[in-house]
Amino acid sequence: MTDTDKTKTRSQSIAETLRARILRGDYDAGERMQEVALAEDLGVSRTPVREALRSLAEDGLLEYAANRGYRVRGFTSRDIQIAFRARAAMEGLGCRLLAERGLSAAELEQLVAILARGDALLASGDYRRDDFSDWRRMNRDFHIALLRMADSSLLEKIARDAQTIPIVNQGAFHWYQDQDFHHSHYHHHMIVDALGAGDGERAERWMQEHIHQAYLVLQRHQAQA
Amino acid sequence: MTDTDKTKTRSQSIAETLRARILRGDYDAGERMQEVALAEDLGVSRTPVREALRSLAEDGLLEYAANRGYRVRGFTSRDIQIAFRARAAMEGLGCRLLAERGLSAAELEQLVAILARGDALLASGDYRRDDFSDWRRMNRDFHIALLRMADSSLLEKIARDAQTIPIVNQGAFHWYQDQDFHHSHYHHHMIVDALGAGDGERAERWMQEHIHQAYLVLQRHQAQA
DNA sequence: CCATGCAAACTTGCATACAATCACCGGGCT
DNA sequence: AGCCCGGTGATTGTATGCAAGTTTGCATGG
Repeated sequence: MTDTDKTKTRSQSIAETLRARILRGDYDAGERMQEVALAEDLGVSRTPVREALRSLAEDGLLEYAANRGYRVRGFTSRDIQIAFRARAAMEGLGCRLLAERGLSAAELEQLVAILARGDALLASGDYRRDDFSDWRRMNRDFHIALLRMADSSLLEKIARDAQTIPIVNQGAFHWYQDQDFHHSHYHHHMIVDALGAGDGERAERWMQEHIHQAYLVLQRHQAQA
Repeated sequence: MTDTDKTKTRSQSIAETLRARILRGDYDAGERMQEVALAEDLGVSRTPVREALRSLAEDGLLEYAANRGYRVRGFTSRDIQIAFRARAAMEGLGCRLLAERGLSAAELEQLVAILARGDALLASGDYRRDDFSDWRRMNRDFHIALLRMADSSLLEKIARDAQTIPIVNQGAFHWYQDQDFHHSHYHHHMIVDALGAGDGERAERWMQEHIHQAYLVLQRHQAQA
């Protein structure tokens, strides 16, 4: 291991490494994750690998059977549908709670700044650059900022759980058409608008719709394929 | 360890034991959970204890800091409120999905049987017996049956997460008044009715209301105290 | 040819030893 | 006195060996 550690333990580093690999699709669904092989691959002993595997299983990325070890989970289209709906419900709830308690000027400003980043990307057309990496970052920052502001570890955890499925997580921007990007960012604007007005119901509705549309894009693509 | 095992590993047994203890309130919030002490207490080595602690932390019951170990988490009233709302959203979503796909006759029958158990407990007044244990069991069976039928590991996991907070989990039946029990079971009936009719929106609404009312009871109690 | 039983190889589960890190405390310096 | 510093005990992190369970493959008998 080339030591990417900071103050983390090896268990944690390994868990991150493996999580990234799985979400990136490096392993096939159902493939066994064996302790010794991974330990050798990563250059550590079995102990931290074991602990990492346990974490990932707890996250729902791996399946576990006593004395039989871990396998990478596969996901059905129904799993994906439910994950999107769960995520919509949770992030929607987060927006509602946030609007109910009201945002500080600084918080609103932070969100507006992210909106501006999105506006700029759309205006310049740069959102397509580099595998959508700028757009992806902007989008992630937006959703994470909201979750952070909601300030509930439970909500954050649940929203994260709902993203343990690769596609639900990354946002399949490859399938997006130009207008999808514009619509998506329009939703962001509406959400911030509702939050600024303290309208919880509207903020929730827009967030739910926002995430639902991401699901629709995915569906559209799969219908074509 | 007095061997409550079946085919489970010690790690799993220990995790269950500790989870039960924490939910029962055997440990104070913020109390340290030290590996050696627990290992001696349970009569095993540190290894399975470590693994159990990691699981519980992943569940949100414990807080973890690298090289500093685990502490039992404390919950604010806001945490509790959010947990109830999250649970309402998730179990509500489960009901909606269930209604959308439709229930088999056998499934409906299973639910009706649970309803009958509740009816009998209410009619006889036995629901108060033995610290509400029969009622508690009936209630748990109802909610678990629905979640199981929704057949989504994600949903089940999330609903479970939303119950890692003691009060949200057990149902604080101590504070229930007679009419609260009747109302609660009335909700169960309405939910099954909507499910039978395939009305997802109504099933979702009743489930959300059902869980919200449990929260209201809790609030009422805390206002008095 | 297929089914069954058994044994060897392999994998995971747990215990123990050792290393790394942290928290606490007392002494010396400013 | 207050603060920095290093030592020391306690606690967690990791490595490794062995036990227990599972899988695989082959031999045997139907």
